[in-house]
Order: sequence, then C-alpha cells, then structure tokens
Amino acid sequence: MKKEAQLFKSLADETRLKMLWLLMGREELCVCDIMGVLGTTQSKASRHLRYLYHLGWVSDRRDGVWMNYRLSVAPGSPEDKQLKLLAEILGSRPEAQALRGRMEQWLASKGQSKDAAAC
Amino acid sequence: MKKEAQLFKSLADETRLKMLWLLMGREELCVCDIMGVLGTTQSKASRHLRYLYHLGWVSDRRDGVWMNYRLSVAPGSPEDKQLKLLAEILGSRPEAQALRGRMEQWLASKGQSKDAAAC
DNA sequence: TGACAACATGCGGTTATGCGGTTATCAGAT
DNA sequence: ATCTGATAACCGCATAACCGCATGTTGTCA
Repeated sequence: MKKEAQLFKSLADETRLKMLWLLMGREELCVCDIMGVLGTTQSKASRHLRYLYHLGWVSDRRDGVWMNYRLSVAPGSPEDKQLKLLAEILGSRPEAQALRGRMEQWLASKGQSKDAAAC
Repeated sequence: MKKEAQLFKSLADETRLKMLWLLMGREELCVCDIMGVLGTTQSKASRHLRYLYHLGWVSDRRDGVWMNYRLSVAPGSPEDKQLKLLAEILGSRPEAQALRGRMEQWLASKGQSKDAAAC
C-alpha cells in the first residue's frame, strides 16, 4: 500500500489541496492566478505546482510568458476516482466554496483590465 | 482546509493505512495481533495506534492484559464517510486482500492454542 | 541586443516525522 | 506485596518536508 501512502502524502499539504480544488473548478490556471487567489508567494506556488506536475496530477502548457496548469488525470482512471472523492470531501466545507468565489472574483477583475494579463 | 490536510497527513503512512484497513475488517484487534499480522515491533505498533487514537479514529478497550482497539467514528459523520472512501481506495488493491487473508490466518492459528491468547 | 515579466530552482534554515531503544505504567497471577 | 507480561511514554537521532531568498531560465517587446 506504499502507493496509497504516497498519494495521501501528496494531499497532506493545505496549499496543494487548495490548488487542486481551484483546478477542479476551472479548465486552466496560470501560476500568477493561483498566487493571486491563494495570496501566496511565487516560489511557493510554483514549487507546489511542479510537485503536482511530477506526480502526474497536472500538466503544463506554455502560453508566451505564462505557464498554465490543468488537471491531467485520465477519465476513469483510479486517479480520476480519487480526485472525485477528494472533491466530495472538500466540497462539503464552506471554506472551499468561499475559495471558489474568490477565484471567480479574481478572474473577473483580471478580465476587466484591457485585454488579458494583469498579474 | 487545514483539517483536511491534517487528515491526509494522518493517512500518509503505510503502517497506519494498514492498521485502519485491518480494523475495517474486524470488530476489534489487540496490539499484539496487529504486531503479528504486520510483522512490526511493539513500539511501532503502539505508537501508531495511539496516534490514531488521539485523532479520534479508534477507541481502546482494556481486556485484562490486552488493549483492544476498534474504529470509533460515528456512523454518518464526515469521518465515517471518509473512512468508507478510504476503504474504497484500498479495497481495489490485491495487496489489501492479501493482508486480510494474513489476518484471518493469524487469528485462526491464535484461536487454536488452548483458550485465548498467544501473543 | 537589452530590459523586463513570469516562472523555475538551488541553497540554507527551521520544523515536523518516523524510528529504535529504553524506561515507566498498568493489570493480573502467585 | 511482588513479580511478570503487555502496553504506553519518553529520548535522541536521522531524514524529509516546507519555506523564503536569491538567482537562473525562458519568452516578449522595443
């Protein structure tokens, strides 16, 4: 059951939990968005995202200067099921809903400024 | 989501995972049983069981010399749901089934000797 | 090419975690 | 009361995780 222990270890960090939660509610997010919504530092955001990347939970896509991340688990795979269970656990927390709200707000205020980026 | 991170942290250890799994398949187990099935040391078994005890996952019951542990989550509680999800994740692993088998075998061979204990 | 923006990473420090080994406690038997 | 076996608490060590800071890398634009 080493694999499962490793799985839970990857979820045993509040920052990573929040990142996954945000990504579950959006197709794609760039590092600066996650920084903004979570109010964390660039180094911290980037490091945890790479952590998830190396575990195969997320994939990256370069768009000019921005690096976008998205969930990358194959539909129907065990990881996909585990992610759904995670969503079930997190979704019952009001804090999670508030986080979603803050994300929408952040993305909206970002969209207002001229054309695209406001990081 | 600090609470959830803490939850996963408590599951991020293979020994604790196996202990929970064993307890899910049996009303009650004493420390020496868990030691025997998992092939671990007394100190290690006891420490992780106390860890789970302080988190509220298990309760203890003294029976003379032996200390018995059992799952203690209230039916219908969030913890109960989380435990069911955990069972779902672990149950799909053949290794988990093998562990159950070893437990049955251990308990059977223990029952053979005279009346009760053979730790 | 040079300046700048977004992101990644190496490094050092701090803290948390797991483990083995030892000691203390507790309940029952003599 | 004392002795014994089962379990719990403690200690010290090694390792791993997380963090901030500074620096490196990559891409854009003038």
